[in-house]
Amino acid sequence: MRKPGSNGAQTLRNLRIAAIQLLSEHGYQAMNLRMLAGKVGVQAGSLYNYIESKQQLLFWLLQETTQKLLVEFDLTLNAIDDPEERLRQFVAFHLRYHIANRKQSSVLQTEMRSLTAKNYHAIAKLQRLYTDKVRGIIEHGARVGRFHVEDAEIATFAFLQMLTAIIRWYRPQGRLSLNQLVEIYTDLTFGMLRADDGAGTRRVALSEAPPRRRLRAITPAARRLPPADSDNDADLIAES
Amino acid sequence: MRKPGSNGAQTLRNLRIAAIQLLSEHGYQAMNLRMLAGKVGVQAGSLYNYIESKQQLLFWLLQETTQKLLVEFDLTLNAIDDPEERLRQFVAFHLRYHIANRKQSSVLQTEMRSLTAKNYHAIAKLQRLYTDKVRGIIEHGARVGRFHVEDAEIATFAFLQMLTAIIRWYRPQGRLSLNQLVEIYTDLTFGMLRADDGAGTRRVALSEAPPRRRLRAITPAARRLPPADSDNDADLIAES
Amino acid sequence: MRKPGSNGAQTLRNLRIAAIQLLSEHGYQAMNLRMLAGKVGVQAGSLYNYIESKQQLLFWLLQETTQKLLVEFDLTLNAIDDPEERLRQFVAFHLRYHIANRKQSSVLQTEMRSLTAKNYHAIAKLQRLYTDKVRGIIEHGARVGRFHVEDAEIATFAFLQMLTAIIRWYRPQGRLSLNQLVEIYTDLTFGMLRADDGAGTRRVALSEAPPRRRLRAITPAARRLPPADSDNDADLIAES
Amino acid sequence: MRKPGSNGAQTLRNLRIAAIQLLSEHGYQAMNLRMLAGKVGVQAGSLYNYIESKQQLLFWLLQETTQKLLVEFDLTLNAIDDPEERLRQFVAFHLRYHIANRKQSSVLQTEMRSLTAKNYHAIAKLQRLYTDKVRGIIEHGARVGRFHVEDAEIATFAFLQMLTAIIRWYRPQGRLSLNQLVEIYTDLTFGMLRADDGAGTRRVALSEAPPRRRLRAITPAARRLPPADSDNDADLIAES
DNA sequence: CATGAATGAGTTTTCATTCAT
DNA sequence: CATGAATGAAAACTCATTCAT
Repeated sequence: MRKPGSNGAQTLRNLRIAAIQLLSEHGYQAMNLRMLAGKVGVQAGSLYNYIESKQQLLFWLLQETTQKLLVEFDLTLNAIDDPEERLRQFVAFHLRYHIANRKQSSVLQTEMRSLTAKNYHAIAKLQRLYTDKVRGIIEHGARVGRFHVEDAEIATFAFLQMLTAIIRWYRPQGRLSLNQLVEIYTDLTFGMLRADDGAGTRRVALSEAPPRRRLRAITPAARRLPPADSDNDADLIAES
Repeated sequence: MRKPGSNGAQTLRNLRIAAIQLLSEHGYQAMNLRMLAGKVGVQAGSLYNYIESKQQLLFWLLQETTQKLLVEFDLTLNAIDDPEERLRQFVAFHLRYHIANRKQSSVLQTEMRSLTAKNYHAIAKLQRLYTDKVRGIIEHGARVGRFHVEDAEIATFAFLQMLTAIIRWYRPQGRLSLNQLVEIYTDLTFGMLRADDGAGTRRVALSEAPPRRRLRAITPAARRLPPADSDNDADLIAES
Repeated sequence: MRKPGSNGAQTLRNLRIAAIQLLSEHGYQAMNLRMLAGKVGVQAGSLYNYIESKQQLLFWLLQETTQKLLVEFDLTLNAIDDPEERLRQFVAFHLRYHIANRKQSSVLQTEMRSLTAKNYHAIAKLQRLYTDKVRGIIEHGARVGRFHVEDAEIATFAFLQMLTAIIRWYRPQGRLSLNQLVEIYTDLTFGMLRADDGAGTRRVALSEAPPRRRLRAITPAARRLPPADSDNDADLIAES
Repeated sequence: MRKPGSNGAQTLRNLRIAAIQLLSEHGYQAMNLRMLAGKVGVQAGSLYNYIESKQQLLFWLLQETTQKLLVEFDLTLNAIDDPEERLRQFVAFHLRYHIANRKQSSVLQTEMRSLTAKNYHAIAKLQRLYTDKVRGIIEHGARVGRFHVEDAEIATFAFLQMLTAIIRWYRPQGRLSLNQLVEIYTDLTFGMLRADDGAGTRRVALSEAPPRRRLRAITPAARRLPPADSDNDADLIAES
């Protein structure tokens, strides 16, 4: 039976949004298709007009999320050469992207374990591409003497995990604006990688209070980010 | 009927070890009690001689894990006053503890979402105690001018998440020794918090290659840690 | 919306052919209407322009198949009076018909169980007509002393089931031609019914090797059969 | 929960009997596990204490049935050398076995199509062994000049299918006793294979009414058959 | 204590069928 | 006529939990 006003494309969009919402909230195993169907506004069986299986739904979402991240990275950073500037822009990009797509990113972090082996490896491979790009930033800066790390690979892991963990606690309505957050993390990561933060020579002696650098104005990268994505997200399910 | 040689206390220990192993490998939802029973060497029904429910088992394990972490923190750090030394010892402690108790820590990080609301809040409250202790280290250092952070709360989150994420990738058999790992992370975090790392004044001018500090010898904290805990862990199930 | 070039009558023919194909391959329960629709080249919902229900489709096909068999029997055998000749022609007819309509016959044999009780009885009644005709051949031959069986009814069952089972193994591309097959079965059934096979007195003493009868030339019945029916059958679905 | 008086071994037996009953009546696809569970007297989920899956249940039953048939064949026929006697005993054995195990045999004939490819081939291989034994009987008799067939392979198929089809219509409560049935089929098959039926020279001239042979007394093979198997079978489910 | 047999509610998935467009 | 979106009932199977033995 066709419900009056039903529309496949819209239902598919609603399905995607509802799935991300539920996966981020409950996890793959705890989300059942009845919940999902309820949120989408159809019967559970109707979901199979759009997905092949629950597993394939998860795979699809994770793949899409990872691919989009890769594309956005390139759009944002490919044109920048200067190591510090690349680092600065990357920190801003990564934070803003993850906050704008908080639920998707959260699902990506926590639900990979629920993929079948084959699907897992496919996503892991995509994610490696991203990690490699980030390591490239750090290694390049280290090679030309602008960052100073003992082990670039480990620094990459530590750095990336620190940034990505942002979605565990940051809430846009909290006391910190997104710009402030970016500034603080830029400071932390520049220190971590012993990078010049653009405020010139710093801390002649550690025993005296160092002049805190002036925080730079909001980065241009911020403006290039696409509009906050579809997952932060009350009432996103369209009426049909 | 009772199996000859069965022993309640030993079975309980085996149950705990097997549960942590399975929870870290599969997650709460994907672990079923038949798997657990199989690993323990009893029938599923017999587990109920030791636990009230699957949920209560998870709660018990997470509570125990968190409490032990708190106790170890105090044993390791209460006697130290100097801010840099407290930071240094904390980094070493936290890394070593999480690596030694990798599976337990992993369960703690990933399975809290499977707790009922009431249980969740109980564990979250315990975890807050730990975070507060760590924030105390950073705030104290900042207050007395030894660390320089823009926002101590955020620095605490970033710092702690970076350290804790270690269990996502570090493997003791890998190319890095635990001591090396601790040194690298000490360097990263001291930079992040603009702390003196004990190598004197650093980087007078960022344009010249900075003298990398000499890595300090293995910290005493390492020796105080209890023997590697029960979760990394072949053949841990005792015969009964 | 109507596909250009679509044609109800042709679609109905395609539907019938596809249904027989799928029913013979998978059985009624395992064939689903999406498979059928796919083979016909329409959406599942469109099938309901041609059928009332899946059950009624099965009934329709079985009824048609049985009725056609009855008609062909009459066309082939009504004009023949001599008992041996009737038997001979019947064997040829039944084998050729079942081989030419292998899939339909197979569906008839195996899918009656999937009919509702009412539909089942309707088909069974038709089939009884056929069995009665065959029993007529045997009983008549026995009455006039040309066949010798202990129990005509049982002989009919045994005889008919033996012939019908041909579709379980005979493949036209195999080592036996259809003519050879008919000859062999004629021999077997004539022996079974102790009928004279047209080679005169046979086997005076069983201890000597009997002169095998000369196989008769291809029977006229073969030529009267309609062209091989629609079910053995690649590319039968017409373009529309 | 354990129901008072429940007993695994008895439940397994009941399950087997109920499954054969339902499979023969409805077929694999149309039998659902609720029906089966209902007949066994447990909840559907409880069946999985005894089976791995519905498919594996079918496989198990078919395998068991085929193996038992092979064993009984050997027990009944291995000691007999004379071709006519082997044939006679085989006819009696095959009919009696199939009637005694009517439902099992029926399931074997009709439900092989519901096996997965792998399972199908395993059973088909076992069944080939049986067919080969039967062909051996016919080929041997033909080689030594006691049977006269044009093509032993085809004769085997026709012969075996005719006998096996008995379960489609014979009912022990009907007008024919089992002994009578065996006699009739012995006569039919001896004729079919042009075998001496033990009544000496037969039918000197086909034009005169042949002296019908005297039916032999019930064969000893009948007595060797195990007691009628568990499938013909009202009220076979034991109370527990 | 431990087993093994069972429950019963839940899960994903399938599918004939309907009907607005 | 045909499509595509949906229903809703049923299927196989899972699993935490219970309890007589």
